[in-house]
Amino acid sequence: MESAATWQYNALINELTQGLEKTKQLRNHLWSTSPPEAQDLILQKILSSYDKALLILKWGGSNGAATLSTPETSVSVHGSLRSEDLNKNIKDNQDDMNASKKRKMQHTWTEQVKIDSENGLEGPTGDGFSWRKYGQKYILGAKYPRSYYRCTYRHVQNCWATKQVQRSDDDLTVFDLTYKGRHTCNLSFTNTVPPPATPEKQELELNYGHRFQGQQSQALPNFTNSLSVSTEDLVNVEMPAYFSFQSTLAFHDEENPYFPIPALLDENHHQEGTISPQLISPATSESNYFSASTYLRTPNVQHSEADAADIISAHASTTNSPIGGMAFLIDPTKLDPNFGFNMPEFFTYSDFEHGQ
DNA sequence: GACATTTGACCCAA
DNA sequence: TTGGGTCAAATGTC
Repeated sequence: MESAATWQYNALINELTQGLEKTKQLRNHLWSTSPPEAQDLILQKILSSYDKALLILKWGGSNGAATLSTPETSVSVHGSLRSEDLNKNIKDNQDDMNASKKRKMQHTWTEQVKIDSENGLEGPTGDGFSWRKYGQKYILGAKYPRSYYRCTYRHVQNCWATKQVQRSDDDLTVFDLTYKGRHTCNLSFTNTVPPPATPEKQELELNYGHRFQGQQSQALPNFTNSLSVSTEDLVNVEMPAYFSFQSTLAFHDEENPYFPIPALLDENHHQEGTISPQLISPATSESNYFSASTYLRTPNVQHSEADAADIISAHASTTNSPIGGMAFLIDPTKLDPNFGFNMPEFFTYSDFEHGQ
């Protein structure tokens, strides 16, 4: 077997090569009359390739002990992102630590999402969790305020996951989402109890001037019924699914299922014309989501700045809301057997902040 | 009344 | 001292 370092190098070359090839393809498309959808798909591949390449570099660069397992052995990755495991261990050993220190040591990652300004309803990620806004602040050097969200069930289930939403200064349709901590809440709770108003719902109201009354609670069951995936070896789930085209990184850690561990997916997971569960759903058994992150073309942004920031938070937390994303039927047989569902957090990888 | 967001104040690490 | 993150009172919505 090749060494991890060798494989990382090869994977890096591969991803960069793919990015280059797809860029060329896109160029050709732009010169032709290719349908926008095809161009979007290529864009997604380009972005995912660079995402993966960067990830590889970061692992290799910031963590010399990173040991990406090879695709031949498994798509899951062991030994990487040890900072998170370290955090976990520390946390486990110091449960009496004060909250601020706990938060400081929480694992953190970010993702970038791009909104569709025309129909914000099909915005980026649905992370499957319910968030409550607890603050907003203008950050030095940033044009737009940063919004702070915590898990709605912080007090009920002692879930300390938080999320920050920061609009990009450069691209009005791009937002940086920073997730901190992992969800410890049991989403079955959120599914059996009518969820509170989600940020997205409220924010969409702000932007579209109407309420989605009842849609969240009503649409979910239908959606859930339309897409039921049984992952028997892991857990049986009724799984509202959201897809993300933003990243092709799946996170799976067999030993620590509640810690997302990146795994590179092979080409079978993102072939053109097919929809692949490129992202591991979060969560607990009752709630597994694929992100509906959609890099949508377009950008005649017509929302106000504040509104747009809200939209993104909305999309970042399209809790139980199929509105927030595109629904696709999943063929369970096409799912990678190593595709973990019992992840507490589902996210689109863009960047890990650890070690940066 | 319950639960949401807003927003100024406060805490604390750098 | 500064700036990011969080708290909590005020306020809004259902």
